[in-house]
Amino acid sequence: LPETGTSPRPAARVTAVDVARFAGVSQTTVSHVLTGGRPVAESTRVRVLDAISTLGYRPNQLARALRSQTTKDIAFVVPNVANVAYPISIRGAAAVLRPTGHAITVYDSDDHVPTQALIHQIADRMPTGVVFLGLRPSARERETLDALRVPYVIGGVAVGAGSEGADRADVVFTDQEAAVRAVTGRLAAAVDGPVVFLGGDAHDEGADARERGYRAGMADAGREVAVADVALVPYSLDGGRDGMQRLLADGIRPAVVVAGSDMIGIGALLVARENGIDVPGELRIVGFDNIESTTVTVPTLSSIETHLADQGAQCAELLLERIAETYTGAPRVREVATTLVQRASTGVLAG
Amino acid sequence: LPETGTSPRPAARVTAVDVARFAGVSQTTVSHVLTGGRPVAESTRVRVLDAISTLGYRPNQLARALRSQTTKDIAFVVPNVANVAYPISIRGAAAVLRPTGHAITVYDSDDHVPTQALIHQIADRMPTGVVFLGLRPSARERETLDALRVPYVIGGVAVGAGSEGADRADVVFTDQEAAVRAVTGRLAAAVDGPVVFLGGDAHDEGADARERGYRAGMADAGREVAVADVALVPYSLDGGRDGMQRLLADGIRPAVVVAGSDMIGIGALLVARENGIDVPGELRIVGFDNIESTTVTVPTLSSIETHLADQGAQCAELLLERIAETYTGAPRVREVATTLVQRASTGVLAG
DNA sequence: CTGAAAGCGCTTACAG
DNA sequence: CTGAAAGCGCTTACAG
Repeated sequence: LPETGTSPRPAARVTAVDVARFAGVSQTTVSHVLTGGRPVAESTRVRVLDAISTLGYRPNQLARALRSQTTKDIAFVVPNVANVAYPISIRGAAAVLRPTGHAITVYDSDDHVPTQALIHQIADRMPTGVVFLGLRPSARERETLDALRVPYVIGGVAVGAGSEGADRADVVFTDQEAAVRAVTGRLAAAVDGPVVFLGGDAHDEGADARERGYRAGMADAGREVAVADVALVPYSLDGGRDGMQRLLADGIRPAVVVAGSDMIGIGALLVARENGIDVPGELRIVGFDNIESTTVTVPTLSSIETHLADQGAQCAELLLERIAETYTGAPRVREVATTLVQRASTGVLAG
Repeated sequence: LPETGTSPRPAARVTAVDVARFAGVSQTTVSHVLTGGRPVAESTRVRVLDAISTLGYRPNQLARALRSQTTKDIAFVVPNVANVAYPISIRGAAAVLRPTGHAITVYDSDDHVPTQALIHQIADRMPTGVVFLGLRPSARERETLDALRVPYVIGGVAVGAGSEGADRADVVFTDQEAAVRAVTGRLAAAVDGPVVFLGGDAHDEGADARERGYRAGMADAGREVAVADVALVPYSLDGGRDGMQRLLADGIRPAVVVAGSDMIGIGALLVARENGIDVPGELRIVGFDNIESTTVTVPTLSSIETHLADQGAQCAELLLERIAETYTGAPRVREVATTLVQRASTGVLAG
């Protein structure tokens, strides 16, 4: 078997100089036929193109980037790549970015707001633009990017407004408060028993927006919210199970559970069924995120879909306009509509 | 509101020249205190470090890469970033790569074997190494990488051997055939009725390995495999539903369903329950992948776990050794053990 | 329509 | 222990 690393000589990469010599033109001309920077006589253009293909020349992107001060790399910053939500958004963005020749770099902020170190690591590679998904860079990190003139977009967040005053970035968001508010209002109007909120205890932007939505929906339906009606649990199946179990132990028999996530909703659903509670007959449940698992429970779980791929695509579009400077105006706020996906767990909903 | 793009002057990036001037040393010395390339007097080292921090200097990675002919970028090529499996592996790799200062770039091959164009796009950015996950580059693409002296690793595949002759890359795999074989053997030994395989119709490496595993497991148990015992369906919930429905329509009442994926297994499970078949009493089901949905069905689905994060981490380790040339020997094949996660759908399994 | 030369921001022989 | 200079592989004024 041949061993790797056996031959120490560097790979003989073919460069623009080789092409120029082969075609009998200057390096300048080679560059121009490639970039279309200026007109080249058809005959020489053909000669250069031939040289390129016979030599198998591919321009070094690093050198190009260094000289022209622009890469074609878009950096994505996400809290956690392993969370299904982000890859879906990234893929949505990739579909928009691929045709324009941009490459995608992914940075995982490890469930934190991006640190200065991470932003530097990103900036040092001179990305053409940055997309933050599911998090907002803080003021200091934004200043770093602004100083370097690197445009960035914030997507996958729950509210349109910036977290802290004047935002210089475009924002793509779903109005999670309105989505939860609407479904809460409809469910609350349909039942007499307790309408409870089993939310996540993370207190991120989305969690807070969803709790506000629940409260607003209750108000819309003219219903009071007792202290015991809101329980915050971990964002997990067990969180939902524990939350539901505690309610039952406290003698509360909810008629509606508005869940802060699908996994919480499914946990509640499973405990309800284990306790002989009919869903949706006696208890209606709605989740949030519309993950795949909502389709495999019995009954299936109704949920709010936030169109992640779409959000990613919109981020890419806004960013490309900033990069091309076809838009140079004030920060834009783009809303992606949510969809209530009605399945069995909510029964038939009027309105 | 301040408009983006208002000031057209380029960002005044501070360079090594600025630092050198400020510290009263040569650019060479600045470089050496940064890279540790050669000893620097402590007093000047301190002066340079001071200059760096007061000026906020950060070396341009592009320039560094161009000159030293080495980036610190690791490229990941996956069939589909939106498939949960890959981000999990990537995150496992990221944990290994982060401490060494490597950045991760992700390329989506759009559910195909990577094309020459994609490999070129990757190679043009001079990655330090490439990790292929869930797919194997073909001979031509491997030659391209070999010629450029870019080490690569193949991970997340189902068998240890290369797809085509001499493989020059390290491979990280799970023995999916053995995993399915073992569980099939145990289940087949425990029942008298039909033991069927509901596999995916994709005919990728993993699908084929799992079908072989089923057949081998049946042989181990001394059981015949009839033509009707193997059905290939789409890798989806509906695929599993349809497959199970067809079996029942054909008058086959399986005692065991070995599923090619969890979603197929869950589809079969739901249809079984809709038809009043007791799982695991009358029918035992085992899936593959151990996705989250296996924990929310009633009964919960037993499944085979392939430890994706671990596979990613191993890929990163092997690759780092190739990059550092602490290993330069023959291609290595590293197996990551699978785990049978027993849940309710298989009942109590002897052996 | 085309070329010679400078320069992007680093690292790295070469020299002292 | 330190510096001047070349060069990585391109693009882009400048010139003709």
